[in-house]
Amino acid sequence: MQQLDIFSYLGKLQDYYARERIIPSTTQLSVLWNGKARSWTHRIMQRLKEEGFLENAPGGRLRPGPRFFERTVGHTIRAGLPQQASDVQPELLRIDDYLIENPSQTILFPVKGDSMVDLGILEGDMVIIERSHSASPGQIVLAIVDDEFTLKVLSKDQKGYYLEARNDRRSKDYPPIRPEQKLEIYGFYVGLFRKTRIAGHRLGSSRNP
Amino acid sequence: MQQLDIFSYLGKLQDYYARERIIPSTTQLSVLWNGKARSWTHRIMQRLKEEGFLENAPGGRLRPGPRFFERTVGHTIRAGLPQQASDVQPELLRIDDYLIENPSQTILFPVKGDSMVDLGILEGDMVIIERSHSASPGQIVLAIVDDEFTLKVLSKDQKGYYLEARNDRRSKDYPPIRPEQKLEIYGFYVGLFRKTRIAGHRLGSSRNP
DNA sequence: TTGAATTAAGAACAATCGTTCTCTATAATG
DNA sequence: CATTATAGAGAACGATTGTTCTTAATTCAA
Repeated sequence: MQQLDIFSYLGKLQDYYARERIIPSTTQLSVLWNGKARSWTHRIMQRLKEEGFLENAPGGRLRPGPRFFERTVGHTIRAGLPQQASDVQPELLRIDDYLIENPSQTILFPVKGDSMVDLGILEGDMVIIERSHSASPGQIVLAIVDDEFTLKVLSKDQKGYYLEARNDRRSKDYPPIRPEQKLEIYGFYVGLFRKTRIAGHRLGSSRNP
Repeated sequence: MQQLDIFSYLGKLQDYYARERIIPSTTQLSVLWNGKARSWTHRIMQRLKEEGFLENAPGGRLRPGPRFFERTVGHTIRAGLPQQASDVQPELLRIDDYLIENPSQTILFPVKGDSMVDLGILEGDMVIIERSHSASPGQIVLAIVDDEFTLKVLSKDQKGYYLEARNDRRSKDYPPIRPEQKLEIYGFYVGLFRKTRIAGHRLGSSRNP
């Protein structure tokens, strides 16, 4: 009942995309697919679209669809695998894409101190902050207190807004911060990333072009 | 000496790309840039290309260049004011390049469970694993135990290698794991990232046209 | 005030785009 | 055998593309 072997075409397209990071036009795809006619190429792309490997992008062009990054299950993976290697391939999916939704409003901040360890935010982590002058209680915000940026949970009670740390073991060291006048919010927390490298990795003269 | 404020244009383009995952045509960009003429749009794109924010893709089209994904890093302490101070050049960072050094050997794994909370590794985080069949004591490794992947600290004593959890409060729930035969290591931990978005973002039936 | 950059607008070009239509081979099926 | 999908070729359409050229408004310093 298999009507058209889409996958042999798909494979080449995926390879091309991994190289060029762009979905080619029908004309280019025709060449890539061993010189098939443009109309035939178009029909196959249509099929790939129906199957969810491609999807429409603005301007009548196509972009990778939800299934485009699916992993071909098979080699290397053991039977009874728990959750297969997260079918996210770092080569194809950018972590950046995943984490950042509004690039122009996003800034990274290195974390200092341990006031938020209970939320898994450690010193040295990079937190991703989206600029905003307001936030709602419960959100983690980057606020400006005494000319310093500080990452805290925004809270509110009958006396107004205040900032809370999240470190049970040293709660006395981090009392709630109540603004003298008004609370200056710089942005809100949307995520973080952390790098834990063994020192000495890639030593020597790294004079790469 | 600043000849053209490229960055106000770049910001909108970056936001567009984050949404649509495609670099628009000059015509569409003209609209995005508040209806500028196509020729002017073209000239700005040329500038962005010269600066490394865009680069040529096959078919006369453009794709993001190396600098397209640079993110500004803020400073924990604000001397005067944060960024923008034309003189001071903001520090820039590409998240993917920062986190991943060997793309072909790198795999992402979603974290399950809370056995490593003391190291700030929470359920739902994505850990970055570099493939390797060996590791040294003290390293965090992704090991295969009972046909399941598990993230633990690799330790060693006179009786040999074993795996340790890092969760003080529930240490009795996570006793050290000693392999019956030999310890199968899948790779070692080099970092993680975490996304904390407000629910409701792009959820539900994604029946877009 | 003059003059040059800067920031556009507008027209025009060939090339390419996506798309559709009609027409063949080839292969399998009954 | 005849039939019916499959796999493709080829031409043709108008729309959009990237690109270049010329001209005009604005800004800003000398």
